[in-house]
Amino acid sequence: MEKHKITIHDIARALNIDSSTVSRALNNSSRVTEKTKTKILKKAEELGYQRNVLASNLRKSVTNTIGVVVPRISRHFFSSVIQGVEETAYLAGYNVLICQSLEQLEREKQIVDTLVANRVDGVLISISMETTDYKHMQSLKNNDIPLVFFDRHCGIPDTNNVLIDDFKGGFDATQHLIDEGCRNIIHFSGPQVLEIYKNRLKGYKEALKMNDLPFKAENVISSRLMEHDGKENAKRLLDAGFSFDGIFFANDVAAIGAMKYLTNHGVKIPDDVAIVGFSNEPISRVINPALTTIDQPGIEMGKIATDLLLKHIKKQNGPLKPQTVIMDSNLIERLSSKK
Amino acid sequence: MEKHKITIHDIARALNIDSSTVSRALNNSSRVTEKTKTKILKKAEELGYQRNVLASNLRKSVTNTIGVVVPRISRHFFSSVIQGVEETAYLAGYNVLICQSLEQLEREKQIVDTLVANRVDGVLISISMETTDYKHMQSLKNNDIPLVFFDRHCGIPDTNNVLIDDFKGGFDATQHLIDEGCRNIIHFSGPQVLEIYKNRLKGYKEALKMNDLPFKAENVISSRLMEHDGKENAKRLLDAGFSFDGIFFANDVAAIGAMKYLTNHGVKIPDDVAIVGFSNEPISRVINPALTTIDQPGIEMGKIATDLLLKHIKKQNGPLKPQTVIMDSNLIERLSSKK
DNA sequence: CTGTTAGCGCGTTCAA
DNA sequence: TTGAACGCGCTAACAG
Repeated sequence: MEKHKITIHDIARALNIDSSTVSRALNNSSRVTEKTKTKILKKAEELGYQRNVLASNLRKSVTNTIGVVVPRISRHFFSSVIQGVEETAYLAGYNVLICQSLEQLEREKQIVDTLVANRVDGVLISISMETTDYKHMQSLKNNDIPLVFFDRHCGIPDTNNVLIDDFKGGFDATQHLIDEGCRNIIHFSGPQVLEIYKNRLKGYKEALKMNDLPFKAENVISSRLMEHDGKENAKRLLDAGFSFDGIFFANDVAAIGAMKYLTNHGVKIPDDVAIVGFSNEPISRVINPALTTIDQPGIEMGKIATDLLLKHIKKQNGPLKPQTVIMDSNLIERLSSKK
Repeated sequence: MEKHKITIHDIARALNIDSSTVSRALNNSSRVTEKTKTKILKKAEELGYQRNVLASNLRKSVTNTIGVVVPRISRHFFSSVIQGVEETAYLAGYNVLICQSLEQLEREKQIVDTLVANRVDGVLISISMETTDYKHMQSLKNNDIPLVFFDRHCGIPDTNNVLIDDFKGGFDATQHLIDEGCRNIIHFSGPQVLEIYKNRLKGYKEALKMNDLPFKAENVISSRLMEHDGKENAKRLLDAGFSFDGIFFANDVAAIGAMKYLTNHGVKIPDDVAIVGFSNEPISRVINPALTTIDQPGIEMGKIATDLLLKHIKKQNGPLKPQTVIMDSNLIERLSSKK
């Protein structure tokens, strides 16, 4: 077997030409005869040549790789986004480096360092819930590596963002419950350090206000996105004795945790309680087929974010201005439980 | 701001020494004075030096990166494995390149090519369900890149594998149902091209045989791991009019798809039907808190597979012999539904 | 212990 | 259109 790796020099020698011509041919340069080009390609094929990407990258100082940082790949929403990222990146000839911060700032910092060290051409990130300052992003800017936030952003101006209209989602969800006749709605929220949960809560409040319903602080339960929290939240529901008539889940994890706890304890939420949830876990409908969901279009978001990032990477006409894309969420009714 | 990237030469020049000494110091070589070492490190810090990993990799022809290929990262089992892989790799100073084949052979081939081109130091793979020949793995061997199969293997000798004892799992699951009094057990299986599903089925058959129960071909329903299949399977269940008294799910997707279909149609599986399933989706317990599961230790498998791979990468004492590790699965009873 | 030299494999100047 | 030469940044060999 071949022990020696075939280089452009090997194929140049075999053809009595210079390696630079080979290089040009392999890069499909217009400055080489069609005839010699085919000759070279044939020889390359014959010798089983494979370009050394490392050397090529070093020379060009470009890696054709983008990094994507998510809190956890096991969250259905994030793996949907990754799906979209990969599709778009693949079509543009880019590799994707997937990293998970596990919601830890320390890991996020280290990941960013690694990405910079590995000279990725751009970064997509959905920040961890511990992330409140953005010093570690600075090294990206210092190295001219474009950055796009998606879903979870940082609320800082002059950044690239692809977001869902969380305020509208929260508003729609709440309005939907009110339309179904609910007057006392529990809201399972997420960590308030994240903009998205703040905005969903704002939407919830606004809808109440618009309908002249009172806002009660005790009706808002925040979780840290752990199933364990769902458990505690479920206990609070039980303690409250189901005095409410509607639930608005701002995230899947809490919803699942809570529902699992209830199921495991043989408790069933009364049929006249309407539920709506932000959810990308298709499975949540198994829990309750009547559940109305606010669908977050993960795959599409991944595509849009990648498109935006690639535009910044290529920046054909000089540097691009930072840009924020706000996507709509979709309220999807399954089987209406009331009405 | 710094436009010019700081190299070891810059810091060498600033200190009136040679760049090779700087290189040694930065690699913590023992062949450099502690004094100059600290001097160099201080200067490096001061100038904001960052090693160019690309150049280093090219020179050493090593990337400190391992590739892991899974069918889909959104499957809970696989993201658990990745979790374990990352933990172990991280401790050993390796990066992890995550790739998903989406169950397509074509994509798997292309991924392997990319990994080879990017000179990863080793590869972990769980093959797609379309994968029946292994020619595309040859380029890994040609390039001396160690390969470890996990979970889904190819049944070829002289390969590295980390597997679950699927036969035992299938046997245990079936025996458990029989112990609960079942006499007519439906088995939701997976694609028979995959060894793991063949073996789970074998375990099922063996348990029936050991208990003098007849094996009926029509009781085995194979899926292609799509939720859509679950739907059809559920229809078959309905058509069968629940003449069975036990179900053994060989995979989560089919189970969830089937249950979702039933839930959406308001059908509830009778309480006297016992269910056991291979499952890492903790959520499947929401469906039925009484569900007994065969837990596949994903995180641990990721760790073990990575350890094995790293051993092959380092091969301190000459090349290692191929090795197969078989892990035990655990039958976990929740709330027993019968008895 | 440190400096000198020589590449890793490729792509891009210059000339010709 | 092609060839010669150089350098991307780093590390390994050999001297001293």
